[in-house]
Amino acid sequence: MTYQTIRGFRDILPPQSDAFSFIEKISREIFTLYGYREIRIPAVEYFELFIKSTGETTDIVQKEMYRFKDASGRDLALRPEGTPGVARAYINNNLSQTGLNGKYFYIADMFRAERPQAGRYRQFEQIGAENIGASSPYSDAESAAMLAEIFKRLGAENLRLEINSLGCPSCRPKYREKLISYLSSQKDLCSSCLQRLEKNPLRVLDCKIDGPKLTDFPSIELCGDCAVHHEKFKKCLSLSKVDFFENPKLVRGLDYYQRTVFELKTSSLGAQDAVAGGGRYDGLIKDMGGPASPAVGWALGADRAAMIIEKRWGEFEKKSNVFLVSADKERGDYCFSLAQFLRSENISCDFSDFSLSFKSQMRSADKSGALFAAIAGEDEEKNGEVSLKNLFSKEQKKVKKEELTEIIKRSL
RNA sequence: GUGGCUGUAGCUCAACGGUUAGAGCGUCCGGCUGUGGCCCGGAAGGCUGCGGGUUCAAGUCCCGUCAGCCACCCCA
Repeated sequence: MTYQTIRGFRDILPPQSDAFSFIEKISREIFTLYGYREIRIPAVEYFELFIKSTGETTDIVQKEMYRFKDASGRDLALRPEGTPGVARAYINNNLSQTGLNGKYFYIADMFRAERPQAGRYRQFEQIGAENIGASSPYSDAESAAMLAEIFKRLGAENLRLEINSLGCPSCRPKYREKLISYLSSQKDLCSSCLQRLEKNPLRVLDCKIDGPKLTDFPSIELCGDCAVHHEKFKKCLSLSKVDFFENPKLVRGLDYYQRTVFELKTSSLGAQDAVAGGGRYDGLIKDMGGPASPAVGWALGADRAAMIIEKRWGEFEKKSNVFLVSADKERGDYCFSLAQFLRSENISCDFSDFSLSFKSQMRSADKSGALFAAIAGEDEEKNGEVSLKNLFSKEQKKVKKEELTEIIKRSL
């Protein structure tokens, strides 16, 4: 009897897992550079938390949640995104009172019960950053530039940062009305857009069927504050030397965004073209019962980021530096203790099976990609030595155990 | 959630409804008793995703189911 993995869930094996590690490592470095600290939040929260934050009418909440009742009947859910949990933690732990900035990053798996395809899984890793308490457009630019910097260091190409402003509670409602009347005058809207018309008319602009046809749609008239904010945001992106494209049709699928929104898109992932997305959510913390706190943040999909740099996966594999080979079956103990000695000296090493033939062990040494083969037979053991062979230059010489560490480290 | 395509060895794929399901690559062992890659020889590895049905006979046809992929949808 064997088992398949559950639909949408999968094993991540080398070298893909090495790519994930690399992405996480680069991200952590950049977060540190930008003054963000790590927050770890639960995978399970009350279902209601996500209604309040992500939004009752969003697809995420309406049809993609892993929702369940626990043994005591509590209505719970696996997190579908990170922002609600971070916002909840910010409020619960009174983080606004620490005197420190509210910059937090997380690296965590999210769960959404969507129909899977490549680049879209039911369990997927998001790397996210939230800056809570920050109201200035500098923070928007800092956040977006930090995102761009991560992908730049990953060596990702063919990416496009799209930005837009959705306005605020004082200018968005007017636009909404205007847009509804414009859309109502349009014929041939698809059935899902007819439904969106009421709930979220902005989303119609983003529709793949109707969107392209809507060329003369009214653009948003930002209020004075929003306009100033948006211009400053763009200026600071330019100061950061980050390329961007204004997309007046860019809308985000979560309810909490205001003003700045942005998305990082790729041309190499088919329909799953969004590798990261985020924006400003000034009202969320207060709506959730916390202190009025402006905020800006984003999340990137580690899986999609990994796919974009798939050509480089081989580079991330970690190989041992030394491969131990016993010249005969009696040398197992000696070789094994040498391996443990090298490891205690912080030199990575590996071996196959000291009872196998010499040839077989050498083949394994070759395949391991190690720089050195450390070969020991009767002579070497007698003299406390090992024959160190550089597998690339083929140079070989006997060295004393005491000199081994230095000689190897010099070559790395 | 809707529609479509696809599941055969570790991987990429063959096999008209008809013997014992094959190949290349990879893996392992050996040729070389202490020197890897190349070469040569050999071996292991399959309940053809799973379950039913049709048939004298099913990897092949039908149904169901599970899984993957593509588009929709959605988003990271």
